[in-house]
Amino acid sequence: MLKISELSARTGLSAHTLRFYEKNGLITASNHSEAGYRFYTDADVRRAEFVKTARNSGFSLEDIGQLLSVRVDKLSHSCQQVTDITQHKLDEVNGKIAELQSLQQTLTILLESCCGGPENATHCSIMEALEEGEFRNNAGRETS
Amino acid sequence: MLKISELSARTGLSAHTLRFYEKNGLITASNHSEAGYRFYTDADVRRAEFVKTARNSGFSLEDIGQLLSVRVDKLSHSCQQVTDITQHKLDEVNGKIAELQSLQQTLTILLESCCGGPENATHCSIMEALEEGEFRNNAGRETS
DNA sequence: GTTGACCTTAGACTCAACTCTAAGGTTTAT
DNA sequence: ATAAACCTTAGAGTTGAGTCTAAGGTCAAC
Repeated sequence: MLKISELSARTGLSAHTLRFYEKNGLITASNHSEAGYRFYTDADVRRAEFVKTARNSGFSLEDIGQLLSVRVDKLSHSCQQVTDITQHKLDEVNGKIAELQSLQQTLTILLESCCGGPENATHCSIMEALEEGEFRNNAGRETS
Repeated sequence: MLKISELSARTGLSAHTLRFYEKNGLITASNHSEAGYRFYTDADVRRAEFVKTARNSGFSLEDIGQLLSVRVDKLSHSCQQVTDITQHKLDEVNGKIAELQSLQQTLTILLESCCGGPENATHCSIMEALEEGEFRNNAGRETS
């Protein structure tokens, strides 16, 4: 049975974050002292560690909530449900990477066009390019 | 002289956004009607378009503020100042891409390990991997 | 028997870039 | 002269994932 600060030390999640996760239904303390102190069982610790791993794998707290409901009742959930969540997250990540790569290209082109020297910016080609607005890549903007 | 809705139509930025940008010092209407309606000159329009292009190039509103101060007084600013802003943004983008690629790899490995079928999740290898927590990539978390 | 470290709660604040609302004033077309 | 379409402001709400504060209760050690 661990107190919240001990679980915090074990998981690297702050006590604040642990309470926040509790408020969001992700973790609970199975036991409480008379005064209301949280006491975490081994199972609680494993659940908290699962949450942390999932978070580090890029899942949102909402995703993690779904993964946890699979976790507590594996018999009623299929592998497909799990891969759906994972695939959806991967699609999201791939989309963001594509956006950022387009941005990366834009910025690289801008940087390559400019001397970067100490001369004044009267003829700076980055400024000119932004002034023209011709190379629009619309990165980061939802187009749908 | 354009009214705000007309500038909105020209730039694709909503009137709300244009007012918001004004509040943040990015754009202004050079003229106003007696009743206080904003009227934008050609120079205002060019400035708004500059802002839009910069935003589409991934610059934050704060970055754009800096770019605009170069823009209004190019003689007192150097190309280097402009490339510094741009390089800084590129570094940021590269960092995010690296994070996301690490995430992408994690998710891909997870997906490859699981059958994704209709069988129940009792032996789902994604769930097992999250349970183990061994493959930690800590994507998206500041480590510094 | 008190100091200091810990715990509790509810709720406000942070970041960025909007987005929207309320409540009202103006302009234009009929 | 009145309705529709536009404009104004101040300020609140959104998103996600925390982070922090205030005000107080509890526990262990000395």
